[in-house]
Amino acid sequence: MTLAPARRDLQAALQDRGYRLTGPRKRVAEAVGRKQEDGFTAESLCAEVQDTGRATVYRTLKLLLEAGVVCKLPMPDGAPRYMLAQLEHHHHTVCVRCGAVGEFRDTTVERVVRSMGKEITGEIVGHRMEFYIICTSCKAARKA
Amino acid sequence: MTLAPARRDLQAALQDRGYRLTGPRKRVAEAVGRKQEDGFTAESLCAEVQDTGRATVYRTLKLLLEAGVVCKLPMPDGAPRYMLAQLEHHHHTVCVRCGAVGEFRDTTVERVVRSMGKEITGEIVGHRMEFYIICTSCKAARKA
DNA sequence: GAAAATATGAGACACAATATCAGTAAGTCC
DNA sequence: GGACTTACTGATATTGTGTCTCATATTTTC
Repeated sequence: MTLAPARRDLQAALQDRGYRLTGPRKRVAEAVGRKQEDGFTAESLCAEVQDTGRATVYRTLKLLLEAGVVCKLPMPDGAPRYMLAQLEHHHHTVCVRCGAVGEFRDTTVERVVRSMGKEITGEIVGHRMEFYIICTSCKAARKA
Repeated sequence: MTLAPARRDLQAALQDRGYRLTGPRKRVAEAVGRKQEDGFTAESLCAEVQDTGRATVYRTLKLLLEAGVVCKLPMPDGAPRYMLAQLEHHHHTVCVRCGAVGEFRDTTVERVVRSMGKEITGEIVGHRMEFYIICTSCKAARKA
């Protein structure tokens, strides 16, 4: 629940993969590390990280994505959202109103994946599962 | 396994929702109806449907999407693919190489959804599950 | 500290998709 | 059928996400 580990992990993830830990990359990693709760859009990250070009923000985001420490979620009819990956392998809940993202892990999902493996022709190289929700705060706001 | 029902359903789906069944819409619906096996991109559809503006193709595609007779699949790092919906509620397999799309339905998935409902805070309004695969023909091609 | 490798950023570009809006076609009423 | 209303179309512009280019700057290595 502390902020430090996630931030350190982000920077470590870049170094572990042989990338240089430069000033701009540190700034991007730190900004991402700060987003513990919610998902964020790439553009909002660009706006937040000062003194860093858009291209570099996108490039660094891509590196973090490849390193598996950040996830990208397609939204139904909207801009994709990014979020810090806290669990090794997991799935997401996304609020369709405010974009808040949650993470969950359920062994039942993995069981489905294994059982589907027998039915599906071809080699499974990945899977994704998302729950679209209306979060409790948006639900409360809707009533008012 | 016949083509006719799906085509008729597409046009009926538009009329049932109170939209006019115009020439351009018929052409789009027919082109979509022809894509029984594979998914397709919006742009490929634009190229295929003659004498019809891009905007209209996109608009009609959106109407079909809302009517639930066509599905939109986000691809990992690529243009989203569309496909004819043949099953009431279902999930997809997508070949990450050629983009071929398959449909499957598995009650285990729905069981996961129900069990997750208890753990997730907020109201579940939808969910999606995709398997990314390398289809048998792409796998065969890779060996050569 | 010089050379090589790598990273940066401004801006151009690519692509999917939507918005605008004048013009056109379809349904509706008499 | 003609006038009217509503819905639809399409050329074009615009938005939004993301990538490419390339000259410049920064690191690393020797």
